Amino acid sequence: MEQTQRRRGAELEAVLLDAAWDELLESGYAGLTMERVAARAHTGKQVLYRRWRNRAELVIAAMRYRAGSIVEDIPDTGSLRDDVLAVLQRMADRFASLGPDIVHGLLAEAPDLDPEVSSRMTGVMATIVRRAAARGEIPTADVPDRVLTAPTNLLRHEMLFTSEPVAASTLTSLVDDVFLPLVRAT
Amino acid sequence: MEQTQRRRGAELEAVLLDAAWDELLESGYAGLTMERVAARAHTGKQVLYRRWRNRAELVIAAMRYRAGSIVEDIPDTGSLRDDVLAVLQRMADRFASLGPDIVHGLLAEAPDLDPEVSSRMTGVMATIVRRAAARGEIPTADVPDRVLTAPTNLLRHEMLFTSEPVAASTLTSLVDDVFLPLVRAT
DNA sequence: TCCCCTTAGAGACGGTTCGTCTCTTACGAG
DNA sequence: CTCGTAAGAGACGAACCGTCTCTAAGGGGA
Repeated sequence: MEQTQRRRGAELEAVLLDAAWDELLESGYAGLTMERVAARAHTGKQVLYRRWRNRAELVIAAMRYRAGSIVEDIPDTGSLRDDVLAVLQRMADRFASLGPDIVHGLLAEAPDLDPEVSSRMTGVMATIVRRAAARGEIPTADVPDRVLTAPTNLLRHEMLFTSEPVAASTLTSLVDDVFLPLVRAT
Repeated sequence: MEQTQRRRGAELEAVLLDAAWDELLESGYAGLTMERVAARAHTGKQVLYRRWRNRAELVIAAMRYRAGSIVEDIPDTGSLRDDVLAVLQRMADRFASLGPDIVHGLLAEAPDLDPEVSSRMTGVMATIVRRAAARGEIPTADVPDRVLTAPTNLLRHEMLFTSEPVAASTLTSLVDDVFLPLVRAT
């Protein structure tokens, strides 16, 4: 019953991040404690603090580790509408698996979470729009950033402020009532 | 130097809420402690807990008390663009005076803050659009809710995710690149 | 092969805050 | 004048943070 092998380096780190992730799912951000993460990983708190300076950093690392490539592959269905819907759906799914508490908590303790997420999102949408323009689906790919990020930002806003999971009709409304009219109006 | 008069009822409550509000401005949400609020109000914690079950409830009460009528009077400048800008400016000002931490913290601990705010915002925007239509500035006031709330929601999103104060160009961009094109496209 | 140095694993510790409880005493209602 | 409600004050236990200390494992270098 003894822990004979002592974990090290990347192997240990993976265990720590897995433990943090599981705690996150089980207790949410507010309920996650360093003590419990350490216990779940069968180690001590110092091992955590040696790697991350505080709870927020640990949680961000865990999310990056597990969430991995949020938007590595950009949808390419051949339809602008379906591409955007796919992006939104992916965001909604990811959020549903985490719960709002995590994002709120992180936002509160980690002020500088945004820039990366935001700019990456802009890139994804820009690519989708560029392809649509190349297909001749829309007249031009020259769309303001504000418009490109509108649907994802609105969805994120919605997810933050409503406790319930996002309805499918919300996604289609974002695309049909907001995004597509805006792109066509350009 | 002695506190000879013992405060009661509404008088005491006002002192408590003022104290909470001051603490909020001084230390932010994360830094606000019940002990300090009580001390600032020259009373004990029990007086707070007798009225509000926890920190979140106290802070919400304090905000309602001080913030009061966020959107009681609806801008009516005679121009749709200026009306919407006025609403956004007002939101930005209010947020600037509070700081992001407060909203983050509240969101994290008080899940059900939204519905009231949201529906009231929709009403304000609907009125503004209705007036614009009556003036003949736009063809119809029949605009989807999703469009009505888009600018305020996008602004709120922006305020939540960026630490810095909102730039004036952000407000005009929201109106000129997003809202007005959407309304005209209807 | 052996030694040494990094660091895993474990837990104590001080500090802070929460929310509860207790106790005395002011003061308004009747 | 009396009596009950609630103010004012602070002790208290529980939880958690982040730091510190200590022992021993085990990989890398000689």
